[in-house]
Amino acid sequence: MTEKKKFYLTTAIAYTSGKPHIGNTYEAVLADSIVRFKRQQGYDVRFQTGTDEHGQKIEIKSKEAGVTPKKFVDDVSGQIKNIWDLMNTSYDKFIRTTDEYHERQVQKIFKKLYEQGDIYKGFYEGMYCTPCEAFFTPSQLVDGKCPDCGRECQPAKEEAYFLKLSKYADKLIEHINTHPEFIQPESRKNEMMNNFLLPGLQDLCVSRTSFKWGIPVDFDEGHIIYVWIDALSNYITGLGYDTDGNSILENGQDLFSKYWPADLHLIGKDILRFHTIYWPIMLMALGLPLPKQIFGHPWLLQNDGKMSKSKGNVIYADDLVKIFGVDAVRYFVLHEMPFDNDGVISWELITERVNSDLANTLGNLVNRTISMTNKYLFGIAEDKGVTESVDEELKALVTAAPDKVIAKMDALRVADAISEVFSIFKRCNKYIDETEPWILGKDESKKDRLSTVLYNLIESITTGASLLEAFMPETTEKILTQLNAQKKSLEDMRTFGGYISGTKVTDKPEILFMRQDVKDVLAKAEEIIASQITVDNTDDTKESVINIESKPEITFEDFEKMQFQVGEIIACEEVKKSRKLLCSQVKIGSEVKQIVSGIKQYYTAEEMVGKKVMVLVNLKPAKLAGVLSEGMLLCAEDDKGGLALVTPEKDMPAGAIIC
RNA sequence: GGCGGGAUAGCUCAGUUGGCUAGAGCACACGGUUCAUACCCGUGGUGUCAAGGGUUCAAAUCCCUUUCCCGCUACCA
Repeated sequence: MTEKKKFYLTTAIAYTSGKPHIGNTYEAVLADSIVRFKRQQGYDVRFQTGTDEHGQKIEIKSKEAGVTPKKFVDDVSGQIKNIWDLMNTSYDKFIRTTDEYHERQVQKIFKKLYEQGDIYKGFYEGMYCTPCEAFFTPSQLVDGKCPDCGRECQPAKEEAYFLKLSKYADKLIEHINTHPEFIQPESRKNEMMNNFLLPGLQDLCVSRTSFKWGIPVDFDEGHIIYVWIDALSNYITGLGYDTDGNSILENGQDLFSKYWPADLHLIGKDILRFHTIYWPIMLMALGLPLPKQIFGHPWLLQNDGKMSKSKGNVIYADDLVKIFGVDAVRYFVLHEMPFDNDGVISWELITERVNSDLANTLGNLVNRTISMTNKYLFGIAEDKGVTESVDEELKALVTAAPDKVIAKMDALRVADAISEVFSIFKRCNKYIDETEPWILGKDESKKDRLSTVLYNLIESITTGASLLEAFMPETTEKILTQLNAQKKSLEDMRTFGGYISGTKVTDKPEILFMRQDVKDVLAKAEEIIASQITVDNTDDTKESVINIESKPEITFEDFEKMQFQVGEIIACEEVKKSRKLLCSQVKIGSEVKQIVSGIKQYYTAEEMVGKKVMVLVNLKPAKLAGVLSEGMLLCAEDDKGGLALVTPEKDMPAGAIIC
């Protein structure tokens, strides 16, 4: 036997800003089902997951909570790990970006890239356009101005480090074109190509000085390594990668040499850009091979709108598990999630699925099979070889199932793979109807036929249960225990008849999945929602403060340069073909200015009219979506991007100075 | 605005390079059955395959136009 083929799979590392909801948990379960299946196929699997723990958001959150950032992430990371464990995810490695070896290695990676010139120290001065949040090389500037908006670029406030994405862009384009399987689903490939790669990559700013909670650049005090450089590196630091070329061994094993490159990075579709552009370029710069495949999976959404804490309708895995059990929750998220469209979850849907598929089709099948075996055969079904033509159809379907499942899993069609497994159970139910064992049981002369029928059923269920292992490992065990059967290898499933003839099944069949009443479930959900809201109200008072990054101090002269006045909106219309813009005619004194603002999502054109607002009047005019804008309406913005116009507290005439 | 994807049964979706009466699951209704968790099996759709036009012996499938949805991206003075 040759050496086992390796399979290295990673999930994205979960951000430790709070408890993960069912949508986040889905990814870990999906990953788990894939690696469990790979193990079944005989691969030497490495499954890594973990938590991403740095960044300004966490610095702020921990401050609000009144604890150190480290204490904060220790708690949340622990919580995430608990949920992953609860869901029975069989990871080999749970990495934390605050792990010492990781931090040290990220510093070394940063330093190596700096020393070889792929990361360079740059300046914002004359090159960084703050409103565009874009960095430009001198050659990209048009008359020294931002090529996008044509305005002056920001003078230098601070130094920063940049990663030369442009240097590797052509190589990456080439790689993507020659490896169609690299980005999955393939539709995502176009988005990356058309939006980023083909227009030309801008170098990426990879350091920050505005906060402290991160990995410091060890050769330049005050600079913190960009969280994505930090986070993405986990895929190699978790294997003991060392820039020196000598991997750090784990139990004497060089995991990095063995497992890298990753076979699959499983991530949410929202972070595809980081994984298909920045990460491959980092690897190229490090001289390492690229991962074989990156799959940006869709999301699990709630059908009554987005999950939000304040609504109290967030669904958490542990709440679902309390009602339905671990395997039912695993089944639901895996089954309900299509390959490239978002899936939907609700208490009603999961109840329906559990009842229909798990309680009825599967649970009842196992139960009725064992009951009949006990009732008619004292628990022992022997293969007496009394076959009929209907048997062939059953056998053909069952023995063909493993290859069908393998094909679906190879294509990452996990939901379809599960359906293939369930086709076995459905066929079994039909087989019972066709063979009518309760009639055979009444006729002593049909006893051998009856025994054969039940043997065929038990054998089929054994195959089905064994195939279910990747998706619902506990259920597999439960079924096999009740049948007193051995788990089958994929190879053994291809031949019918592995169940040892004459084995005695349990005489006390246990219900695998209880049928749930939708009303009961909803009542329980109500309780959970109520408790969430209580918790959140306390959270809300804590979260009613927003901390933002401080800007450098300005002088009174700087302030005096800006002219603010009260303006009255006398007309307003939507800017056609723009998603966010409204165009207002604003009366300021006797003058009327046209001002374009990105507030369409929050105000209709009609309700804008008549409002008195605060206006920055002497801002240099600019064109937005081709429309001239001669000033700026001041708005307050919350942490979710919600906007509110700032208006005078008492009525003031249009044109009144604001000072 | 740019690029891409989608619109198929009440709901969620399949429909391979255009080819036989357009399918599955769920829900619903009826029938059968009783071993079983009121379960299982069977039967039931006149669906303008978004609309209009074109190519073809043949179009849900290819082309054009229109409408509406979604994703990424830009705009947010």
